Amino acid sequence: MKKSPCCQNGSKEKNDLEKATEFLKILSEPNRLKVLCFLREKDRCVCDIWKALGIQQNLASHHLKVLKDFGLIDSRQDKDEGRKIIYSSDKAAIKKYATLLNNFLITNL
Amino acid sequence: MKKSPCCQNGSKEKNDLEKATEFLKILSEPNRLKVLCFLREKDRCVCDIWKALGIQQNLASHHLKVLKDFGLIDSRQDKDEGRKIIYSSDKAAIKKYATLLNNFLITNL
DNA sequence: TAATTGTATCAATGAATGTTGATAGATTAA
DNA sequence: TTAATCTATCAACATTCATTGATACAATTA
Repeated sequence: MKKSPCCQNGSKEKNDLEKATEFLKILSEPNRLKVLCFLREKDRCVCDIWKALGIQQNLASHHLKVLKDFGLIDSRQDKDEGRKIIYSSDKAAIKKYATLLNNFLITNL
Repeated sequence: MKKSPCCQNGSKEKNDLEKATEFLKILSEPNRLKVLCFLREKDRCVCDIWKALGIQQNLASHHLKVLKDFGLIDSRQDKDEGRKIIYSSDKAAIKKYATLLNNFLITNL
């Protein structure tokens, strides 16, 4: 049987399906999807995020790190209040991965 | 602070964000995403699926059950070979959930 | 009938990871 | 300086869940 492009798993480099899977895994955690959606509205500091989500500060930091390491959000130091770290969503990256996913779900192969 | 629509979690009924999260969780398993993509090409019996994916038969059955319970695929008995169960993707359902997800990722709130 | 094929279910296991508490570091205010 | 605020890190715990082996059930074939 001819091998479907959906089922190839031999190549060393990450193929699109693996990238899509990682993206899905990152966002399948409720708090992370909330964070991403929350940041799409506007940039926020950590304390705004964990209070809005009703979770602990350290837990928010953890999820933010996961999102940032994957490249879906960025962070910077607040210019006025240097203690605060401002997080922002990387809309281009999000769109890139969302499009990649849609290729597997909607778009014709 | 006014509560963001991203962070509401009080209502009993499942809101869109919860539905999107479930959808993401279902697909964040590599074999399940492969199955869904594989079934988009054409309807297949279980034995075609587990052989193409290189996984055990019972594991394929398990993942198919998860996908079916969530409503992303359907199943029917093969008309010619009654032993076989043919699975098919529910393209409308997939599109519905993909659109729902895009509302959180891409579309303006 | 008995044997084979195709599929589903069950219990057990192991790995991954979300969550918590404690704590450290950096910045600002008193 | 001292205290308070904001964020990140670490270890430990708890839970979820993918995977495996065994087995049961249904349909077909010999």
